[in-house]
Amino acid sequence: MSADLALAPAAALSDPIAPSVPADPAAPADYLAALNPEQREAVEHATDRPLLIIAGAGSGKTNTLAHRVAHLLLGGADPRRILLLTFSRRAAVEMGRRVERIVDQAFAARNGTTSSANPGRAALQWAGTFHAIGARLLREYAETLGLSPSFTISDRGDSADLMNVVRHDLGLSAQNARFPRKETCLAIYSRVVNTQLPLEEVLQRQFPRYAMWVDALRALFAGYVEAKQKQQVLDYDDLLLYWAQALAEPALARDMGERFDHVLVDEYQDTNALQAAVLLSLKPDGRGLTVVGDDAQSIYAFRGATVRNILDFPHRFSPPAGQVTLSRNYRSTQPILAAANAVIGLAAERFTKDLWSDRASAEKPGVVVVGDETEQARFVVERILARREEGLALMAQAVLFRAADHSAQLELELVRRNIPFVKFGGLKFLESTHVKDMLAALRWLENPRDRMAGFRTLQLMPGVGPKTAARVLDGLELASDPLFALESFEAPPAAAEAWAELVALAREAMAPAAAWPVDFERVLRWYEPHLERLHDDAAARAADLQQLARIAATYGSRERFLTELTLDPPDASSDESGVPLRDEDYLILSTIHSAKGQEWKAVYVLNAVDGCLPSDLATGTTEEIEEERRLLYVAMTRARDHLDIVVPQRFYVHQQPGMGDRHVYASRTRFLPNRVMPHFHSRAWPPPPPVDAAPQRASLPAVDLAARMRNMWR
DNA sequence: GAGCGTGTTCTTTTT
DNA sequence: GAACACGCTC
Repeated sequence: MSADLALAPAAALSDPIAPSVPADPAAPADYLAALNPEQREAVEHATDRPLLIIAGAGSGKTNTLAHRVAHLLLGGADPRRILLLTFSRRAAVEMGRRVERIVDQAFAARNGTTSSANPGRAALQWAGTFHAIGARLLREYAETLGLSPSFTISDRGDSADLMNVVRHDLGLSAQNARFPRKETCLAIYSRVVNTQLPLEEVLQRQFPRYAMWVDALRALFAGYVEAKQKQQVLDYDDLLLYWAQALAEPALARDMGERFDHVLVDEYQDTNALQAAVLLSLKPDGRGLTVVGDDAQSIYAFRGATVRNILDFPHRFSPPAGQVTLSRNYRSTQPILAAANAVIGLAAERFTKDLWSDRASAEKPGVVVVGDETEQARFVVERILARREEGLALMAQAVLFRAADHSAQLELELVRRNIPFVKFGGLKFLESTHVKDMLAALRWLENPRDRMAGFRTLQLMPGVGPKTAARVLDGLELASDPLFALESFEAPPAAAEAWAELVALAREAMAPAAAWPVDFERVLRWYEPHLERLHDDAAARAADLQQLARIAATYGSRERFLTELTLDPPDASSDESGVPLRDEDYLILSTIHSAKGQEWKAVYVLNAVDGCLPSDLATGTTEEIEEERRLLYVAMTRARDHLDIVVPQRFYVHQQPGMGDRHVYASRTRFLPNRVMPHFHSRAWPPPPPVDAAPQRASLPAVDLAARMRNMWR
């Protein structure tokens, strides 16, 4: 559940091309000796021209990028003037760590010592996701941009709630035809912003069902934008949108661009139009710009990402960007790679060439047909345990699936057998009611204009519903002193006691001198009675909040805590089995999306059937289907030594009484047609029972039971 | 106006 | 199985 836990699997694996400490201190470039020629070319490529690195799965991409950064630093570049944009915070941390290690080792080798002569010199100041860097720059430039420096960032849930309020205000809920729900409204809005396409086009292509609502949606989005501005709240998309818009101003673009000598972007295939615009405004001529990616692993089109960014990159500049392709795979065995190449080879469109590996193995990846999801769970667990017997720790194995709930059966089986696991993807810790309540209270105290935060917090009190909460917030908006307005509001009788406590809390926590994380404890003390009153399982929820308190204590201030938590929520879901201790061995369950960039010795892919992969919900357009194909490819290329793809034949239909056995038959995913099957070892599990020894039975006397039954009644 | 019970619709992946 | 609208009672 904690952020550092998330690093464990990647860090636990050995790095196949980790640089060795050079023996000869006279050779300054020896830290590059462990790289292959292509990697070395990518690292040493001139910085006065933009560079595109096409890096296949497992080709040492992270290592190459880290070496390029280290190479720049060792050449005298200023670490404060390097901007490193990654897909996730986890990747940024990992990259920073590797860069430091390479630089330290190179220095140690130069000085002929084994210890680092250069502590902290390589620490990158600007490494993070587009969203996090955007938030930081926007806060820094807030005054110039007409923003409040104390703006809060609303996560998806809060943004959807705000969308809902506007929707009600505009009377869009009471319609005879179905209006999209709040999450869908937000999804449509987000897509328009991130793809920079007209609303009509987005509706037609992605949400044809709601195409009739163009005008209403346009009005809704206008209202949503206004509401956010009034409350000094930015959503995820705003972090990119405001950043891009600020950069559209030439003077600002120059100012921000000049702060960085080098800009490097990881996972470029999963960036969207807005992110490309940001990049090109920062570095219009491409000097000092490096992007890395693999079009075969593009799996975030649903979020507005476009493969065009990476494909069009070279010709956005003149002369065009340099290009280096890494096609040697250091991760998987040859048979796994051959199978993965065969799967992606069927893609309608493809730009990178096949990967190759010299890791020979006699073991083909498996396609295992099982009866149903229960059998799938049993098969996977038995296989995992067998491999652990062979010496493969649980941590070196992972189970991957398309959608978070595909692992439900498996989780039951794991709990039953007492096998510890951590799940990535799906419902998050932060999405539970009680955690959201706490965060809303904290956000409201940080930014009293954050209406959604106030709306939620106020309604925690007995006798306060939407109407009362709205009246309070209206009063607060007009008041010059929010604290006084809160104090003088005539609370409903049922809320009298709670009200006094809220005022006391606000008085302490809104004071500028409020200390962190004392603040957190204070808010928690206020919230706990409400928690008890509102939930039957208050004890379990209180334990979660203690966990949140521990996370809070690791941040320097309330603002940092709230910002970073929204931008980088803990990866693992909270689940009843509890998070294993860090030194304990545990299994990884993960959505394929969350498995990006990681690797394990053994990988199991669940539900490789049409309807799950590709998902039923993603078979509308060819592009969507192609993205599902790449998902399977990404899942397969996570495996180093062992890969099992499981195909359950039967799926029980939900919504049937008791132990009903209504089910549907599924067929093997269309991405594994017969022509790729020679790359797999195909089998059924459990193995069919041996044919019974019939002859023995044949020697027994025949008995006509049916005749006896009939005779009973004669 | 708060709070609860009921019927209907949609159900993915995430910074 | 959850979100949502709506209708009912205190």
